[in-house]
Amino acid sequence: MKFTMSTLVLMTASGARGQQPYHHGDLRNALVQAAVGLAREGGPAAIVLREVARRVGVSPTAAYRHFNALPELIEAVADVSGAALARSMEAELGSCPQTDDPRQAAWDRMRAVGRGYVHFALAEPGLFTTTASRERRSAGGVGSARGGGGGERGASGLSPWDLLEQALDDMLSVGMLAAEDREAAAIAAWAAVHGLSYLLLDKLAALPSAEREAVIDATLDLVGRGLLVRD
Amino acid sequence: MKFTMSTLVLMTASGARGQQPYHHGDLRNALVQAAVGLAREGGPAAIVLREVARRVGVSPTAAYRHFNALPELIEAVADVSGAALARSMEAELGSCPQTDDPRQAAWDRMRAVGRGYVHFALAEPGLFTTTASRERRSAGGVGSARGGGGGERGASGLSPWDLLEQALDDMLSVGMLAAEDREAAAIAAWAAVHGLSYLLLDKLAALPSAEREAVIDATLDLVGRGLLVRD
DNA sequence: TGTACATCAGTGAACGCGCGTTCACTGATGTAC
DNA sequence: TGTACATCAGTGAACGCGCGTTCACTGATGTAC
Repeated sequence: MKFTMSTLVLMTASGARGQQPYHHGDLRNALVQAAVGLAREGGPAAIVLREVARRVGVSPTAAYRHFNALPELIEAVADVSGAALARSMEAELGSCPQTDDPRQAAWDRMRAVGRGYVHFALAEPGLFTTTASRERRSAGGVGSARGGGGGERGASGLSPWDLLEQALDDMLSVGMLAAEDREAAAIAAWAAVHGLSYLLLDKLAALPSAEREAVIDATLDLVGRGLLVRD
Repeated sequence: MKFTMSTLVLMTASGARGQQPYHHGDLRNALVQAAVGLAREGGPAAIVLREVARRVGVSPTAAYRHFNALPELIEAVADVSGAALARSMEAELGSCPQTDDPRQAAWDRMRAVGRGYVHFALAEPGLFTTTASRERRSAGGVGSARGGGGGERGASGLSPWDLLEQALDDMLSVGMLAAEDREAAAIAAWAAVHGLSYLLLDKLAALPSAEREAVIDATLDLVGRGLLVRD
């Protein structure tokens, strides 16, 4: 848990008496963090308003000062989760091997984006499910859904979907991906990593982690190969 | 709703008085059918024991004669849903164009299996989610999960996963798929169709159905291409 | 610098809900003699 | 063929639960004068 300036001020003011200050100072944030904790443990369905309030040490009613209703809080958690997913993808991109071959680089980055996605799903299944189930709830159409609400951006300012699109654009620009395949490639690639995450989390949950990595690599290979321009 | 012999007998016996017979005659089946109805409307979470009993016109307690608890009923619905998924895949296989070229046939069948999967997800999202979320619940490892519980088999006696495996074996035997890619191919193909279903149901839900078919075809093309042996 | 007062951010009790499950029971069925 | 009786398949009331949300409220804050 992070303390903001105002929280600290309040704590020194009355914390010495061993009491919680009447005004929390950063309650909205604290509620979201607690809700994130619940989501980590059990996915979006585990986000229970009363329990969130309990964890923060505040009455359930207090939450209504900051959110109109529970779905709004869940949405906030989905934003945080989406941002964490983007950061996982960025981290994997950051550890790509250096190379002078632009085609190799594009290929590596495409696979890194996919690995970052799957690794996040495996490391944080609860948050992954929360952000993944987000579009089902929101009313927005294709465009809005693709771009992300705005809260789910990584350090680069890009959403998970944006990062994938960027990787494919790289492949396009070095001539590894045919222009007419560009749109379908995005859908196929996204479907593959999402489905693979699901599979590893559920049907293949028993797989030892070494084998799991092999499966991820093999799948990214096969699917990636399908995207390449035909000779 | 289907009436069994015994139900009919009971109905003629006391139905004339406008009353329900005390013994239902086929309650287990009726409960499952009602639960399937709920699942169609809202996925596995919509299967509510009391509502199921209400729909069948029986006290909630009666269900406990046939199921130990709610999860057992949900499992039965997942079986029915899995079988329906298998039948959707079989239907698509059945409408494959005739051809003398065994390679073309194997290719067509692979795509048919995938189309059957995705079409079922789009036609029956509630049942699809129910069978898809089944492995998350069941304790069984890889093998058991892959093969299916036994209730989720289509007219051919094969489970959805079996049908996919069979299609890949066909490709293998006509030399379109490399032996060393066989295992990864199953995972990649499954991941792709599952992820594509998810995408079309959620993020791309607004897509007009003509475009949707194009997306399905393009994705199956790209992924299928990735499976082919390299020249 | 001090004070009145609007505003903000919390509290605590309560509402109504519907759930899964258990209990002690009763009505219907079928079988042994 | 008739009847006693074990067994099966239901009923109805109740339990305990925890939820999201609303209501009337109070304590703390900051700002105008």
